[in-house]
Amino acid sequence: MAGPGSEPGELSDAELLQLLLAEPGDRALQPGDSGKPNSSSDLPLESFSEVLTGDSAAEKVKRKRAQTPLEKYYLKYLCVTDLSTQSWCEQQMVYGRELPQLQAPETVVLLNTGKSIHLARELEVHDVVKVHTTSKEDSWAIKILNLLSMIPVLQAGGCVRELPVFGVIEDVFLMGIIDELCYSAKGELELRELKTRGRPFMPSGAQKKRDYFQVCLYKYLFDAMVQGQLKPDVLTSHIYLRLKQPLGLQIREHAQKAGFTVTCFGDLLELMYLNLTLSDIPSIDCLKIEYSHQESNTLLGTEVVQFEEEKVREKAQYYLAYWKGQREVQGVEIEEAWKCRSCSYSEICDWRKKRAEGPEQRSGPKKSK
DNA sequence: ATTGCTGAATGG
Repeated sequence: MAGPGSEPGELSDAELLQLLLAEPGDRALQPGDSGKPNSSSDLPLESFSEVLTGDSAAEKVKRKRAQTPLEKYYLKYLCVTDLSTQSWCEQQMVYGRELPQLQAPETVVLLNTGKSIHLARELEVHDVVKVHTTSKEDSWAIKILNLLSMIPVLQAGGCVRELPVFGVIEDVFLMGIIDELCYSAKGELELRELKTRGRPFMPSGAQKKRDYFQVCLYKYLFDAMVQGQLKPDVLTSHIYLRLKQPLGLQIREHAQKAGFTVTCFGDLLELMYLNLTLSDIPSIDCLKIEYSHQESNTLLGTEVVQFEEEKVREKAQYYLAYWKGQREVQGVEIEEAWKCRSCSYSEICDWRKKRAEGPEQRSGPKKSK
């Protein structure tokens, strides 16, 4: 059995503490003795390793154990596509973050082509302008202003592209951008996600699965927003944004043009909350994915995705468990080893190495389908 | 970088 806790090197909190206290030459942790002249207010009080000196074994163990992937990469939020890429291969997603420069050139070309097609489509419905920002609140203000500008369009029955969504799942803040939101002939609010493809045929099941999950997450977040779950404190508590932070001049001018008078970030959050909840925008009724061929620009097919909230939540919970350090990174199951052929990281992949050495040593969770 | 921390999505 190789469940959590039986891994070599894994220590209980009590054992760790003992190790730390037994460390010779370390300094006792005392109030006011941190040696830091100015203590920043958002400094976590958590880590013992802060006051230890040298590369003690205890320190290494503590660091390894204390750092969840979210902390390791300094992430205060995740993107929807972080989770959907995880559904393709979690190990690859991690390598993608650690070694982005190792990505195969042909992949880069494919992605860039997709990128420019998406940009062209975005420009069909609105202009894109650069706005100068001076704080992280300013950068978030842009997302929120974009969202605010789209609400009346939707209310009037119009169509929007690149709509920002955010919210919290399993105590992790998630952010994403919905490709397109329109009302269908039936009057239903419909999400459309365009996927451009290098080859002129529909994707494999594995790709569809990933794309389904992606759009389901969008609906999950969007619905929560229009149902009033995006209160201002969600952004302050998860991303540590400051309500009283004054917005930059360009942001305020931009807001004014759109008809919003704001001075600080909190003003904007209030407006967002009120506009989302009072605007009577419905939940998303229909999820569609359109696959089209990059070169010929022909539609290959459309998939309608059914939304099952419980399943989406379960999947999200599973993927987020990695980020929260509740389980180790997982590569593809043996049946999906074909994915490795197109993976930029197959040569260096630890998961594959472990596989080659002896798959019987690794007892991952049973595949549940 | 001792400090610092992020356009999302882009496709197989």
